[in-house]
Amino acid sequence: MVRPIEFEEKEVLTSAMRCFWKRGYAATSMRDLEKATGLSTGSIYNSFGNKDGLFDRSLDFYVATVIDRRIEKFLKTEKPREGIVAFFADSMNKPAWARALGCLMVNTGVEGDMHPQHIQDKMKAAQKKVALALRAAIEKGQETGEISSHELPRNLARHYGLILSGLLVRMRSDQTTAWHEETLDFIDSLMD
Amino acid sequence: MVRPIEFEEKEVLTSAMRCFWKRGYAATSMRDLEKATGLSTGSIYNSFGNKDGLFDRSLDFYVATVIDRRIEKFLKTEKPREGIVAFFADSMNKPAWARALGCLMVNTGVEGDMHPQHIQDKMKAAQKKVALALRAAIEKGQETGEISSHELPRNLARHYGLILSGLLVRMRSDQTTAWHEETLDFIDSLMD
DNA sequence: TTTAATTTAGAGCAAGTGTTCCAAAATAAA
DNA sequence: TTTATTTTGGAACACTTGCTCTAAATTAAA
Repeated sequence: MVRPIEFEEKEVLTSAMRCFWKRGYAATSMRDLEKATGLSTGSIYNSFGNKDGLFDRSLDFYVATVIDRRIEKFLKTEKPREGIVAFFADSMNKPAWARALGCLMVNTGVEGDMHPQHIQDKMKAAQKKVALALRAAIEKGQETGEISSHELPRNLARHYGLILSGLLVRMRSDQTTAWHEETLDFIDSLMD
Repeated sequence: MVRPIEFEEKEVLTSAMRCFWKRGYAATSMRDLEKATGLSTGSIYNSFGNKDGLFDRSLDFYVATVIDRRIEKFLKTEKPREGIVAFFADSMNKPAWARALGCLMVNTGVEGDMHPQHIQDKMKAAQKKVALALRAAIEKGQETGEISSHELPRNLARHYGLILSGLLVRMRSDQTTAWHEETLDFIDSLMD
């Protein structure tokens, strides 16, 4: 009864997400997004409302495909301590172009109060999700004794969250990798 | 023999710096800068060349008035360990509006490869300056025994740099302060 | 007072911004 | 085949962007 949508939503969101991820929200224009996704102005506004709407959907897509996947893979294993180190290693062990992207949520947070409340809420939710996953892994590791118990899981998770933010920010502007290994050792040592 | 410049350069740079600091480079327009500094288009272009030139000078001004001052005050004392903790505390212990600014150099780094090489070099130089000052303080503290010697100063300084970046990024989007004290304890504990 | 040198204010420009609008195209039901 | 409904492509819009240009203003030397 109607003309069907011609594009694959996942592909479009992947392209749009990469745009925002690389250049930031403010520096990404609708023309950039049209070129990257292959959609015309009309299609974008018809399907996503406006630039903000597409950004919003891109953030959701990022959480689902990058953050959730990483949590699932590394923080829900039977060996929490190794998992936590692997979780960090996975964020670093990438080709240079991917490292230079950093983290879309962190990058967006640094863009400041330019974003509407619902976007800021989304960033906090993602941050909390990571912190809770780290905390759960730490609790599990403390129960089995893999992880020392002289720090409260809540606090250690917070420290890890801080280090993770620092790490992702550094990788965005520092393309050297010499410090990666020592940093992973440091991360591991916090569980002694 | 000529008409003299009417504005106070320090005041202009202070206003411009605050603009870039708050909104980021991409989201700050020449109109914003004119309003904030009180200068007209002509004066800005006559004295600073263009938007990039004013940004460049604002970064220098930031390093001189914020970073250098903090290094001088907290990392060159007779008590390095207390100094290091106070160095971090000083970054956090501010009114909410000031915390929400984060760090101009870190914020700029997160804006990505949009900036020309000489700006990126400037950011790396500032980062290195902080790392070296931290390292010198750690070396001094290890000599007197205030700071444990089981980490190389070079490495511990790097970890602190990472934590500092994470801290400044978090403060930009997280206005809560409940975690500040625990974080300072954590920072102190790394010197045990 | 005239002259030379420089700064200032702001009008204006070409290009880029997010968005709207609409005719053409595509489909399934009638 | 016709009709109803939606998507698509892209022209066009009002506004903003970084920047240029010029005339007026301001100074000190001649």
